[in-house]
Amino acid sequence: MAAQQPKRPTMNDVARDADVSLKTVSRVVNRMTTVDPAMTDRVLVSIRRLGYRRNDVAATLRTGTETRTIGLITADLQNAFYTPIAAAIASAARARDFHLITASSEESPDLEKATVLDLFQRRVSGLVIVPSGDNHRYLRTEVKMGTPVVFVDRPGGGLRADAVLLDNAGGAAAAVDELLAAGHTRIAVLLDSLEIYTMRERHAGVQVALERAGVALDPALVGHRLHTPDDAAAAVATMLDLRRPPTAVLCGNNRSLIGAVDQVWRRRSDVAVVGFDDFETSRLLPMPVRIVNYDAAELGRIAAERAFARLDGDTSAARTILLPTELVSRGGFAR
Amino acid sequence: MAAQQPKRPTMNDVARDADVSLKTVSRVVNRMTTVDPAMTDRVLVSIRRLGYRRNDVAATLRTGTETRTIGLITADLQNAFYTPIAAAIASAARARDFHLITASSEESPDLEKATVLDLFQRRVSGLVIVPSGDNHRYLRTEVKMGTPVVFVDRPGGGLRADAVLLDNAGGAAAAVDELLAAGHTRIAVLLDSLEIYTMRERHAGVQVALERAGVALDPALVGHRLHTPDDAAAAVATMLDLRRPPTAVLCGNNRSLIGAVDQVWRRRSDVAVVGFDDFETSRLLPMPVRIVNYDAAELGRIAAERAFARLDGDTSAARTILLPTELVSRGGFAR
DNA sequence: TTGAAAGCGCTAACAG
DNA sequence: CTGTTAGCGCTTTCAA
Repeated sequence: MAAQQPKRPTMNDVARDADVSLKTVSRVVNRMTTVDPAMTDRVLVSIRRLGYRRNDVAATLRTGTETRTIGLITADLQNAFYTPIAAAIASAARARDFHLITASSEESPDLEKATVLDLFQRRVSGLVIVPSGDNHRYLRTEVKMGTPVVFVDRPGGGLRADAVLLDNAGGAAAAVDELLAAGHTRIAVLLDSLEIYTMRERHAGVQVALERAGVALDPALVGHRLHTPDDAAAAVATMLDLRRPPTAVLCGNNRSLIGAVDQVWRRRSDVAVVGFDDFETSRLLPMPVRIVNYDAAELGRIAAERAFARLDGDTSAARTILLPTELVSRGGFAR
Repeated sequence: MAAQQPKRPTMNDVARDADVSLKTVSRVVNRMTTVDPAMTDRVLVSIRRLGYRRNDVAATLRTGTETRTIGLITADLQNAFYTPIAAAIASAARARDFHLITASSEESPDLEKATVLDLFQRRVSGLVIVPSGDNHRYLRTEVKMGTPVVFVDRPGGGLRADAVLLDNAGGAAAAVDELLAAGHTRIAVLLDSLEIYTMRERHAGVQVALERAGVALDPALVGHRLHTPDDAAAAVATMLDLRRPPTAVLCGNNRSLIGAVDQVWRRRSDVAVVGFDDFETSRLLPMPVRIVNYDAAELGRIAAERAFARLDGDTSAARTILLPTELVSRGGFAR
């Protein structure tokens, strides 16, 4: 039997086999045109025979810079919300012959920092981050070395870097405006933890719209820390049993939307339901709902575009890009 | 102003700054214990002052092997089906201080091959592939060099490599058995293209179960190339209008399930609906359905486990692992 | 315990 | 058009 682990052939092996110099092989491998066709053929034959494949690690080391790799750190790889973002970045990377390394911070600032530093050690060409922490000063050195960093979905802290965010406050305000226009004044709000940036923004948007209309937000109609659909359903149940129940419910994310729809539909209540974050099967919802929608893939696309622009030498001031939201109708499937 | 792109400090820079030898810095960076504490301190101070971070590209080159990177090629990064698989592999990678490069073949064998070769040039330590093509002979050389390849969800072709698959045929047969036991004999089947491995397997499972029971499959009740929910809905509509309509529908994937439920519920028909591939919001389906379910994350977990086992020196024969499926009840939300 | 020298596989610079 | 030499930043001998 042959050796357990046949060594990978190197450029030197090919050169010896084809009886040409190392540099000639390098020229052929890199498709430089200035090589005699006969020699080129000899080299190609040797390459094929030995099963040679260039070692990009060595090439990268010599040329110094580019690993042609973008690192993406999301808060939770499991979460389907990040799928279109990652897909869009991967697609943009492909188009420039880059690859994508994906990692997750699991919402832990410490893990995020460790992962970021690890990716820098691997000399990623650029980094796109859905930040978990709010202190990114530790990135300053790296950014100064010329590696672009782009924040997506949430802003970073203590670092001038591009950020691509959703207009969460604007979307929430628009939803409330629509409810107010339809005559609702008792509007319930279902929120997850206010430590999450998007929740704070959406909450703020609600408050702004209500204040503008001179309508007070009843604290009894605000649910906090609703993490699962069941949490939301329970909160809605309680609210519907109040002496003065809400006539509309605004859901801060799609999990609370599912819980709210469950309760409202079960009771055949005519409470209006508005939610954030559309999902693939929202058409299956049994009752009509309005959803604050946006183009998640666009978040990734623009983040990648920013990263590549920086790689291409754009040294303009860091900018924050706010993506618009729009109210759409979903559900009513069971009617 | 300073230079545009401050050069990254190297180990040599640190050595000079701390007035020690290169090797001493290397020892400190790699946490070798055999270094004088005083020197260690001097080195650490210099490292911090210069903002030094080891270049893993160079380290990898010298040690020859391991980039501590797993490549994952799926058929379609957009598809939520692959999200739990990717997350599970990323998680397993993390646990061993590996990273994950994700790429998509977009169901194109050519793109798959190009991507695979590219990843090998980058010297990934292992590769997990959801294959699009059926000829993976081109991988033989690489596998011989010791880079493990694991197929997931679909088998590869022409290459002895580990594969982690679902028991598609068994799941389909179990679903049909249940319908037969409930007295159904006119069972419709909704399929996407039979070029897709999972469709062929599921189709075969249906045939086996029906033959076993001596029940004929009416060609009029088999829908092919149903790609979208609307395709499936249209096919179901046609079948329900037949002189002898089906009493049950078996859906080959979740898109056809959605289309079938749409039609059946809309008509308030009492046709039984069974589907493949559970999804997050299946609890919202207005009518009760049975779904052939499985643990998608487990696919990724086992694939990663196989890859790492091979990296750890497991040279046993390639094996194909079949993951079980189970019938679960979903929906009925609107009742 | 520390250091000098060699070299991983490749590309850049410069001759021939 | 082709080859020689040097060296990317690190780890690995092997001496001191």
